[in-house]
Amino acid sequence: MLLLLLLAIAMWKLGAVEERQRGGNSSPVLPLERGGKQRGVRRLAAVAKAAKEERERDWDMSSLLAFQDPERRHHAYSRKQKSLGLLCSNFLSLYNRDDTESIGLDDASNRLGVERRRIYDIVNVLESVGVLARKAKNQYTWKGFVGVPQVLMELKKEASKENFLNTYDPTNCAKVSDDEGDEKSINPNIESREDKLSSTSVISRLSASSKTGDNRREKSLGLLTKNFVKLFLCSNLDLISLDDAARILLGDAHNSFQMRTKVRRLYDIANVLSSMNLIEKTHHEESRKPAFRWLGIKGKLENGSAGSFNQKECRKRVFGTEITNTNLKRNKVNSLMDEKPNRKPNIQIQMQLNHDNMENDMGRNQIQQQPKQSSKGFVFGPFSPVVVPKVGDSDKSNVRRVQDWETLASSYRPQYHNQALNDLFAHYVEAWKSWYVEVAGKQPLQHFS
DNA sequence: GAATCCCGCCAGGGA
DNA sequence: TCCCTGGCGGGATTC
Repeated sequence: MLLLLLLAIAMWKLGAVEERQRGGNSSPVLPLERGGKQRGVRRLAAVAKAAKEERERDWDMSSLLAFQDPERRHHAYSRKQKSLGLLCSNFLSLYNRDDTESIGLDDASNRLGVERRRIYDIVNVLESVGVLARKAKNQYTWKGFVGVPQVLMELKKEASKENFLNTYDPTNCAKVSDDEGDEKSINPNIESREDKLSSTSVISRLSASSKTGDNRREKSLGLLTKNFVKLFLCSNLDLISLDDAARILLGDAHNSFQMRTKVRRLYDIANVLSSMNLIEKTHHEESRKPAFRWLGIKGKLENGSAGSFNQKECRKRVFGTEITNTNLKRNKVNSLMDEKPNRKPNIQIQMQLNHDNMENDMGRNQIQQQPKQSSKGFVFGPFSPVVVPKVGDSDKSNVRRVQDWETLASSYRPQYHNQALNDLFAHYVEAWKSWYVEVAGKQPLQHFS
């Protein structure tokens, strides 16, 4: 089974490698227009789309999974394949290395196969936590994760200076907002919820500067990210839901439209922060409502031990297997990867940001490095809540899955244009056949060529 | 049906 | 005028 999985992954990678070898020449450059203007961004998107379609014709895990599930055979698209978190993970994998100095947005969008707009979202969040710094138009300086603790410390100090941790006063609950003109009281309907937050006492002024600046800037994703992070840093709350965060940051729960927009942005931010492993998505124990928890390696080791890191690492997608975000469903990946527990953990970001002793933690913050890894490597993810496979998952389903794999292996053979890749694939096939005969004790599959 | 969040329109602003 | 930037919300997808 493991070998089969490796085989599938190898084939998946081969498809991506070959695609890159084919290069952009074969990809049509479509002159898309908007407002009468031809946009390079659209061209890039078109190129990425064309490349994606070509790859999907050849081979990818989506088609593999679709094959497993007849209902999905003609429904391979999954929005999760294109999530901002996944894209951010790829972005970090791409640039999180020693020799990265500056990052061009065009280069990033090109290499990641996404339109520039998406890159803006990511760099804005990364810049807010100190991973990047803007150098010039279209250019960012890579600072890496070593600067993150310092930035977080500054955010915490800044929040303290701004009286971010004021004791909650229902009669004077100025919002934490980064919007202007909305300084109304917190909705009484959510007061009980805010009471829960009273230990955080976040209902205060977040930033004087955020109220005086230009409106557009005040609503920027970068500032919202900082405020969102401050919520975690300055509260004792274990979990914060995006609704709560939006209410606090917006301060006007009556305006459902603003709430909706704010929550949308918070989803974007949370996805990026999740992929950096700064927060993780989970649920309130009582309400089962989705919420986010601030992470630190210490907490993770205490909770899930190193095993959880391995598990997480197993779910981490390897960058370079593709140029776009077309990928398999994350949940499916998880379940598949869970069966392959021995991958070595990547380097982990050691930032325990316990709210009470953050300064001490900052002093201790170090980057643990593992051999065979990039010196700046970190574990990114998770991209979704940890899915714990049910103990005693029926053997029946396992058998069926194996049968599906076998059916797939015997009936599907991707064709690679590159002869070397074809040969390499043949090598994997031979390995599989060998294992199949020797280990599984079965007759060779007839359809294998 | 609610939650999630991708996608791209379009306005602001700088070169 | 062009192009970079990014706020914003429709609506598709997932839960």
